[in-house]
Amino acid sequence: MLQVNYIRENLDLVVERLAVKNFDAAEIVKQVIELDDQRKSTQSELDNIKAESNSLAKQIGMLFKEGKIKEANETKTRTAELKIKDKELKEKLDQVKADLEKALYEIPNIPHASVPAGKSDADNEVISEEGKIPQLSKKALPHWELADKYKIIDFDLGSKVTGAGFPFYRGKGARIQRALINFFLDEAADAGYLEYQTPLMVNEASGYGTGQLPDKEGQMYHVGEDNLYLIPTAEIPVTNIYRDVILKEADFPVKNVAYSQCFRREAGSYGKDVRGLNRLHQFDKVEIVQIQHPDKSYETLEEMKAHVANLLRKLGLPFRVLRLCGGDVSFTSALTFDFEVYSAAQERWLEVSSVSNFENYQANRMKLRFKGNNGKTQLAHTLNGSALALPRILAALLENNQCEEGIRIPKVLQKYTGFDMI
RNA sequence: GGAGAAAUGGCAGAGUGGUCGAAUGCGGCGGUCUUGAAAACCGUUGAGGUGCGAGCCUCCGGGGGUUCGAAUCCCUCUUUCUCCGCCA
Repeated sequence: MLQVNYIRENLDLVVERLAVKNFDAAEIVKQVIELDDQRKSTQSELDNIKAESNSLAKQIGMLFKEGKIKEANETKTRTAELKIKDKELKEKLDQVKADLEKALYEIPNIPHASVPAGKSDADNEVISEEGKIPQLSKKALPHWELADKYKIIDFDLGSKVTGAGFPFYRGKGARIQRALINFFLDEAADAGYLEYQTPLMVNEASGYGTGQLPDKEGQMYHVGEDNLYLIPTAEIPVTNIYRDVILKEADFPVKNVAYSQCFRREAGSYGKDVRGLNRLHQFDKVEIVQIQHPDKSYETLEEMKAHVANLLRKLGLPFRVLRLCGGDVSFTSALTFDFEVYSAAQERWLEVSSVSNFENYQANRMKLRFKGNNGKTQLAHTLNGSALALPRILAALLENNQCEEGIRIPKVLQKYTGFDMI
């Protein structure tokens, strides 16, 4: 969430910038400042009451020691009054704080200056495109038919055992999944990322820490009995490692990577978007996360972008990079680049990675700070990106690499698959 | 799942009702000494709110309670450890 003092000092700028995200902040920003003023005044009133109580308590202690029982008891009547006020003020303060927090949770992150205005994904800005789009024969099949033809992914079986969006991978299909995961993890390790295996369920505090809660509550699977959420991305456990942590400046950059299965309810999706591997409820993803000094986070964003581009290059997939417009950039992100690969049989671009800088928005929620060389404690910046999400990569590989003899496996994957053709 | 014990500053560890935000040791930082380093010695060293500042206030796992006063007593939750049971 945004820092109240930042909002206070940059009122007009905040409203103006949030308009790029099509968010009218004028009212809520006023509300935040009013609530914060109330918080301050209530707090200081309470502090005064407490100061008086504390000093009276000390006096009473002294009086008892000196055997002045009568005076001590007289003083006690005054503290009784203070206790009542103390309780009232405490309740008021708790309420004001809760209201303030709730209001802050409703304000999205401020978009970076380079984020273009726009309403939807149609307004995203294509900033680069590379790789050759393959010319397939007329007999070319979409990946769900290839999956069936070679018996490598069974969607019907998934529907039977669990439900739509939970496919079974089989034989070479399962093997290529494992190959992709290992390839992505090895590439990340070579780039200096520390590998984690994390819990696939997280508690409420972690959900709030990275901002999925309360914003995307309905998109996560929730295990009611234990109040845990299935992770929609490894970003949550990996970033929350640093919740309530104060790093040293020398710790930067923190570079972590995790493979995990991801679970998304995808409520409201339909049609051709969800066909085959295009959108699943459970999928595999390798996620890179960095925590960086505020002065260097945009350099880091470029570095992460380059890492993702390199993966796609090595896999031989044609891809393009988009700078998300204000209407499409996520609630918590300041700047996001999406990577899309071209899936030749479907003749469409598929999003396979999203690389974002959250600046201190997540850090403020989870109190992720660092002690600077100047001795001051301040908020760090968090970044993350998919490197990469598997299903659409697999879809594009299957479609783009199909030929008479079968499906060609990219050279870089062969040492992991142990075969060069499906 | 059952029984018991515990949770204190970066770490270890004292404190069981009153000048305790907290002894002591280690670690960190600064200094003295040294050609340099080590050792030794001296000093310093948690987070947050508020205020121009002096200061005031909060935090001893979380929440609630008792009391004039709680790290210390009570309740509750969470976590850890030991024993029993079950188990990949």
